[in-house]
Amino acid sequence: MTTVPLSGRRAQAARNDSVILDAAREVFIADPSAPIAAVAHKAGVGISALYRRYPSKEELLAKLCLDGLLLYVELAEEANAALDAGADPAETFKTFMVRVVDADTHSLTQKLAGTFEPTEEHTRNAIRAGELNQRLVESLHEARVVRPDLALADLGQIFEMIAAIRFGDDQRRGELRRRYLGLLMAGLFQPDAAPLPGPAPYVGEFANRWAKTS
Amino acid sequence: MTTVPLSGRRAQAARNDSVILDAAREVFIADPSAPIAAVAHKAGVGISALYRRYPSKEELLAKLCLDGLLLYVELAEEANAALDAGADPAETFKTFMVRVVDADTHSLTQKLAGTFEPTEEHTRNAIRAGELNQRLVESLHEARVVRPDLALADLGQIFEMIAAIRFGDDQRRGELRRRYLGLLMAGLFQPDAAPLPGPAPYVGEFANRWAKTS
DNA sequence: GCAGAGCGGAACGATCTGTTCCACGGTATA
DNA sequence: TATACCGTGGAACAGATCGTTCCGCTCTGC
Repeated sequence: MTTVPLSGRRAQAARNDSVILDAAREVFIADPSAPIAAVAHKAGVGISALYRRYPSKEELLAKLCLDGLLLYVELAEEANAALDAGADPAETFKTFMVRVVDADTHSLTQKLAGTFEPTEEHTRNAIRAGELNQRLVESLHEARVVRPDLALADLGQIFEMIAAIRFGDDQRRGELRRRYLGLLMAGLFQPDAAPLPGPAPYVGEFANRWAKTS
Repeated sequence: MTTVPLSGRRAQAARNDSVILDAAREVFIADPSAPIAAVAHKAGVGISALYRRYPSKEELLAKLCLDGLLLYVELAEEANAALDAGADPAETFKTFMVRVVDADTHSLTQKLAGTFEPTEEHTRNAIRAGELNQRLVESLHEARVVRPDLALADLGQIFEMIAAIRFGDDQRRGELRRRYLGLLMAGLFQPDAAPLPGPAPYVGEFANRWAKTS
């Protein structure tokens, strides 16, 4: 088996694989209902190059969504592992939140959910993500670093609120998102705060998203 | 001039005026790009009833947006007046924020902006809203009740983040929005907090929205 | 030299949506 | 009572959009 860098047509095809995925991610994060031609244009390829790789738009969306979900699970596992290893809970939590916001995983999961028929792998990883969130929140409560009424499902809602910030270019958006993440965290790190008004979201409310609407 | 309650056809026409506006507001808040037939259906009237009142979809959207803007200006004026009258700054601010969130004015302004050609009245009131926000924020800083780096344009962004919460029915959505408004306010009411990361939004970034995209 | 993988992009058909138009009550007026 | 017409419902139309297919071309690996 040669490790010679693939040349010619093959090489371009291999490169296109990732170029297309990157373009698709970027386009659909900006506008989840964007036409597929926009992805092709962004990637600088023809439409055939897309349909050669994914049998339909739906499958491309499913792939992107799964990628985002897997990334989220990975970050959540890292955070939980750090806590198990005795890391500072507040710092670990902050780092986790910033990473998730920077990776913009929620634009790929929550906002794409409902546009395709979820596979077993989607639901499995969504459940896994929920479990990891649960452990994370429990650890924070045990360490008494966050307000007592922080609930599991608050996490998802917070990420979604931040994902709603959609200004200008990538860099500016990142700056602003960190700013408001900071503001929200300032509200969270108040172990002695009075309870917030209204009940937290239930997990089930979020799960509804995954039902395909069509 | 008789004040007899209009009867028959006239009466229905008068009633339809507000029925249609209410339906339009509800429908377009839920989905700013909803078809006009959805408004007619929600209002329980035919399409003609809409086109008799508004020459085009764009004008209907412009009307709704202006209404939202006027409501916001009214609430902001109330808040400023209360402060001028010596009311407690923190309480006045809280009340103002809750009212704006409950009225959901930002779903009618920010999210509808860009779907129609703004009139002079739109821009005039948008400017007025900015001035009122400015005075409000300045008063809060003078009273030293909020974090020192709270900026004028943070207000709009906060409203938009909250408008991004779009769960279930009206009541549930209201509950959740108040919850996260509470969380954000908990972050805001920290006069001695360290500055948030990243620069605040500039006013100009928001103004871009109003440019019609078509 | 040649078979075919990979590709660009025009073309197609399905769907959606803003707007127009027409026929049909019901109402006010004579 | 007869008549003009306002207000209305909703079918019909024209245009736009978008996912998908398909055809012809290029370049490569043999």
